[in-house]
Amino acid sequence: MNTNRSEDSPTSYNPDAFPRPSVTVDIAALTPRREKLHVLLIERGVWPHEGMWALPGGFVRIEENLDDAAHRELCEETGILKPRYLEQLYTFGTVDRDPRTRVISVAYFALLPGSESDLPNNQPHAGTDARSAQWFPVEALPPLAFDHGAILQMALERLRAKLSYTSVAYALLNEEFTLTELQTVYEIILGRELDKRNFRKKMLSLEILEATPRQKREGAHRPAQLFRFKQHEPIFFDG
Amino acid sequence: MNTNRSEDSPTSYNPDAFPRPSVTVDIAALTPRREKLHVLLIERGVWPHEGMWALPGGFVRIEENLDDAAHRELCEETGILKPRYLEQLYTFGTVDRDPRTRVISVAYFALLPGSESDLPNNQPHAGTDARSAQWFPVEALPPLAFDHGAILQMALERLRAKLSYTSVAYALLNEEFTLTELQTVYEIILGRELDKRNFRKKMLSLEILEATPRQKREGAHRPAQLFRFKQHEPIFFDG
DNA sequence: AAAATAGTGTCTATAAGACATTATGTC
DNA sequence: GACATAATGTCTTATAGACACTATTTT
Repeated sequence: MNTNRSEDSPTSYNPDAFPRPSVTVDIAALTPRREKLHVLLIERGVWPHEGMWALPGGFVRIEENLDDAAHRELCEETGILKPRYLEQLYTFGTVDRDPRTRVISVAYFALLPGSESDLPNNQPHAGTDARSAQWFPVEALPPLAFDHGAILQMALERLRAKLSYTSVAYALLNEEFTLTELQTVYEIILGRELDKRNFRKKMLSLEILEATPRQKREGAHRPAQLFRFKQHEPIFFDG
Repeated sequence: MNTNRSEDSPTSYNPDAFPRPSVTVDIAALTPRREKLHVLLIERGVWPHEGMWALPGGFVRIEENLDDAAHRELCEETGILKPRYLEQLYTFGTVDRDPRTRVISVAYFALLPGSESDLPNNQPHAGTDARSAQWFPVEALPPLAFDHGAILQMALERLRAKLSYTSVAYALLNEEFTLTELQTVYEIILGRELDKRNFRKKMLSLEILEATPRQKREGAHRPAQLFRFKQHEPIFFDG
């Protein structure tokens, strides 16, 4: 049946038959802060686009899974140890997207609660491309290096979409939160106001939340019941 | 401000500082044939997994965009000149997914009308990894090479999801079709029967179809009105 | 006229959206 | 008691789903 002598033998495969592109990961880390959605950018310290702002990212190591590379680069360049949520977004591979060489970038988006979004330190590890790291509101961005504007755009669309049919919102809040805080997260990301009664009715009917015995008391007014998500993975609504 | 001598100079970037992975594209081409959803597989003619069935695919060339590579590999290995729809799915990059070397695969899914799914010839180009190509019903698959089972699984989920909130179905039908044909496509992919009156009511209310002046007459019964999609890109419903 | 598929409407149940008042805490 | 936010329900409208008969063509 097989006439090919190479069956089960690696000898016929030459890994250098094709010149190889470089592969990077880039991460759009998003968080709600002060009533606005923010994205984490690094200031590039090296050519190309030195001095411009860019998404954190870098080369995938030869024996490193893609998700691991995304975690590592995010940590090295921004000090974020572990985002609450990380999902692969899309792979950007236009031939001329990087002046250095052919670079294919596997883009990710990461989510963090606003309360955890203070950068552990603003001193990226030596040896990375980053000079510093900083949160920017997504409506007031500096010009971005490479095609990072397009990557960020796609991350925002994906987040907005997923918010409406999954429970990813858990990754943008503390473990325990009030329904008002939850609503505010939705409003920040969807960019519009929501009706309080309808929002609560809907959220509670999904049965993804559970009330805790605790309350949040703050200011001269009635305290609010604290809730938590039953699960810390995104649940898909409906179908 | 800049202490780095490399500003605006490519000299400091060494493209060989990191060993590079290989990058491939793999394509899950799907079509409805004889009341079942089928996927196009190739029989591998070379190590590794020689003799096993796999998704068509291959190495991305160093000066080739990812989408172009997907089109090219699909054509070389299966003779399909142009799928009606092609979308990037996900990038699979587990370290050990290919025994040859580190291979990162950018997976795509492609859609074709059943009527265009006869393979132009079953003789893949020389120099590809394919010995032959063949359609398989997705419920009766042979064991698949590499992680292609997982890729196909994701393609099926994506197609099912997109069918319900976009008009991608256009890519699975001829230019002109009857509402019964449209319904059958939905039934094949969703894997369940749909109510005829509700289906037609819903489809017509979306205003993505237009009636043609033509009818399809076939067999001893009333002829059916032919319709077409107003646009040949997927329209998103609602939102 | 028999056979075969095309084409059509109503009623019910559920979900979404608009909308205002009372409750409970702090100071 | 003044203030500030929490908490709650009804009515209306739109959408989804169950369900059966008539229309038109060929042979």
